[in-house]
Amino acid sequence: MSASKLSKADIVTDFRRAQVMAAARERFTRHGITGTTMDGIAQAAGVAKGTVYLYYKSKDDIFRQILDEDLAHFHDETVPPIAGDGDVEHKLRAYFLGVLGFFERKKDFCEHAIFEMGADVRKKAMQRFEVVFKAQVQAWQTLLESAQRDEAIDPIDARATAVLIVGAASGMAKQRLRGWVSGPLEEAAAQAARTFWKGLAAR
Amino acid sequence: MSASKLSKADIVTDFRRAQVMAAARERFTRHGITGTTMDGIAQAAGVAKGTVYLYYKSKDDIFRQILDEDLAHFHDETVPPIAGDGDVEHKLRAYFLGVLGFFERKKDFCEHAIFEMGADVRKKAMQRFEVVFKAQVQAWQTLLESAQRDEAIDPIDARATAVLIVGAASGMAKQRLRGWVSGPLEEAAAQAARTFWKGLAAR
Amino acid sequence: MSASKLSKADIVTDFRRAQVMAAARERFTRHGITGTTMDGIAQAAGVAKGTVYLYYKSKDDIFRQILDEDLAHFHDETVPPIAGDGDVEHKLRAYFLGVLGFFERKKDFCEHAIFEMGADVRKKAMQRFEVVFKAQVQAWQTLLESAQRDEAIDPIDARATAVLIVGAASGMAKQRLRGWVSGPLEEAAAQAARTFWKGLAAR
Amino acid sequence: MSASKLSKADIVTDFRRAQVMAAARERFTRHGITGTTMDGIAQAAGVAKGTVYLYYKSKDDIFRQILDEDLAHFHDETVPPIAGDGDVEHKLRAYFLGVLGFFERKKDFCEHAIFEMGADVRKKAMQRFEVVFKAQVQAWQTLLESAQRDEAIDPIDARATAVLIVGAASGMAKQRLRGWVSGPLEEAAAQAARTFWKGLAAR
DNA sequence: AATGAATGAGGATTCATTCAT
DNA sequence: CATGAATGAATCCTCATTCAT
Repeated sequence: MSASKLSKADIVTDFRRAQVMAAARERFTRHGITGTTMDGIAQAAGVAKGTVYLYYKSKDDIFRQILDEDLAHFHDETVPPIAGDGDVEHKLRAYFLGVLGFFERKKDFCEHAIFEMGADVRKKAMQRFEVVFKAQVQAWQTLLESAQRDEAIDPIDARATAVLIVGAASGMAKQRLRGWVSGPLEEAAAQAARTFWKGLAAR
Repeated sequence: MSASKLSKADIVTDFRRAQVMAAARERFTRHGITGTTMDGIAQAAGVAKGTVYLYYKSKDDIFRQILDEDLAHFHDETVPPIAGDGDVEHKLRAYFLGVLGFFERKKDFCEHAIFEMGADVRKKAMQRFEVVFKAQVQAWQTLLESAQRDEAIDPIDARATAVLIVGAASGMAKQRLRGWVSGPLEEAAAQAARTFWKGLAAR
Repeated sequence: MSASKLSKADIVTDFRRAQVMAAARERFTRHGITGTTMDGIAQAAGVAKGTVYLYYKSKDDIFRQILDEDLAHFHDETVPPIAGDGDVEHKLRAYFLGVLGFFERKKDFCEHAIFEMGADVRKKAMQRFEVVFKAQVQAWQTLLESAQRDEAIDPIDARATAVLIVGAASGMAKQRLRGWVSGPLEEAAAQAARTFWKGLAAR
Repeated sequence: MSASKLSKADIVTDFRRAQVMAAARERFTRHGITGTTMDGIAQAAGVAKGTVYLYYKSKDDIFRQILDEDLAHFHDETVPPIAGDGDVEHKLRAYFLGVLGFFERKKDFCEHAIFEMGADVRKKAMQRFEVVFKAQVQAWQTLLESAQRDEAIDPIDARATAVLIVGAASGMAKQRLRGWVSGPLEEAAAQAARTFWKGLAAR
């Protein structure tokens, strides 16, 4: 009952917020941050300009919230798999799949998200992005060190290799984002995992 | 003679163009595309705003020309080494070094350069970028196919692997660009080359 | 009976009106006319924005009614004493006390009230203010003329002197309003009355 | 010659600044601060909106500069006369004339100037106004104390009387500003001076 | 060629007012 | 009666581009 108390007002509110956010995501995606106007967002959301401000403080606020939401997903889809169970090659594949899949879905938004915006805003956004990337690197480093102790892989610079893996994943994702490369995600991930695994595995 | 006839005027012209371009590059780098104003460029170049328009049609024009110039360098520093002489591991190292080095130098500019700008402008810019990346991919694919024929490397999907290599290079470059990773370029390139080589080489 | 029939509804209505007016007065006082928002008033009154519009037609309407109320008080506290019984010096003191006291109480509100607002609104507001000031001037003029006939004071331009007195009172009030001057009201009033009386009294 | 170096550019600049300031003064006067739009100022000045911003940073900036200019004049026209040569009655007349004359000329602008604007801006503006008023009060206080020592005037509270004089002057000015009172300035000043002088002078 | 004053379209944000519930 | 979500006109300010000197 107390739950239903929220319903009428809050459901509408949640709906509007989502509606505006979706519209904003679409506009940011198509036109970039600077190229997106509040008018455009409002229009895309099918509400008046003022209405957008009922749900978000500013254009930056909208942007930040979209970014936060997406980054949380990005983290959850890419970091846990590294630390989970299974052999390294599997994890490599799962990881590549996670990264490629994420960008595949968020596609163009991230493109702008990551790079556009005033130096100040970007700095903060980048810091949040960095957190996720560093988490990935750290997870790989830990795994690689452990695998070395088990002699599952040859002695290597675990840190540098972790960076290489994470870099490769995001680099591939970018290429796909741009549409420069196509083909099934799974194959790309499997291929990358295979090559890396062979490059790492103890003979 | 007719060449020298141009000199006085043309030398000044070339000088001004370079002067403005350098200033613009610096501003784009520090403030991003949107954040850069024609006033800022003019000021940094030490000329009047109107003067900038004597040499470039518009802000976008400046940007495009900087991009073109840089992309030409990018191509020249990364594609020929792949096709040149030497064994694959050497080429891998040379290639990684080329990519990382390029972004190291152009650093922040590329950051904005590549990603900021209206969808329209970006589309064109991206197409130009794509050309270079595809040239890299193509060069690698050709090399890998040749190496497979020579049985220097295991049978693989040459195309997918080429993409992987190019993606890895640009991914690593991005990480360094962001400052998330540091250390000498040479080591990073060598490490990546080693891992890839081991992942590719015939047993 | 018909009167009591109204009561339930009307008491609530009166209560709401007063509640909103009090809140509005507080906001106008603290933030000025322009700086006061209907949201702010509603919030301060503890009602919804729409409710405010049930009792007042517009922001200006609220303002005008507050002003009217205050001006009525201003009139009642300053004009009757001039015409009442007693000698001129006493009346001077009473008058100064009335003016200073009024502004002391309404303090900041008047500050905005009197001066902020679009030329149109102000014109009307000023006209109402003018009525009170003119009543004060008129009362003084009448008194001074009568006193001259009684030879209680020297021959003077009664009109000009009335203006002088009223001007002095409001000028002093303004200084106190601004906090540029402090000290007990009574002393200030007495001092002013003394000086004026000496300036007027027949030798 | 170095002076003429300024001429072309600087004279135009000065002209524009003055042109814009005059237009702004006119708009502020007629519509109040809030009621004045940059569009309106630009239009009144006969220039484009952007041009206004070439000469003033913001609407507040324009306002502040007008205020500063006027306050400087206000000070210069009212304070020195008090401290100058001559007897007290003459000074009273000169002072009243100065105050009334100033407001007569600046008329409505001051009306808004003094009272409208966000609490924050007003605070600062008021402080500047306060400085002038306090200078006037101080000058009168000094003069009155000196006159008492000379036994030219009866013993009084010099401070309170100074406040009374300054208050009377500004109060009268306000009444005239509002158009509630008319007639020649000189007479009003003379009348006020006479009354005050009689109220102060030693018998 | 060089200048920089002038322009004005464009965009973010605020807030009085309305109206469906 | 009461509500508060929705509206959109209104406003300040920026900056790419033009053009007279």
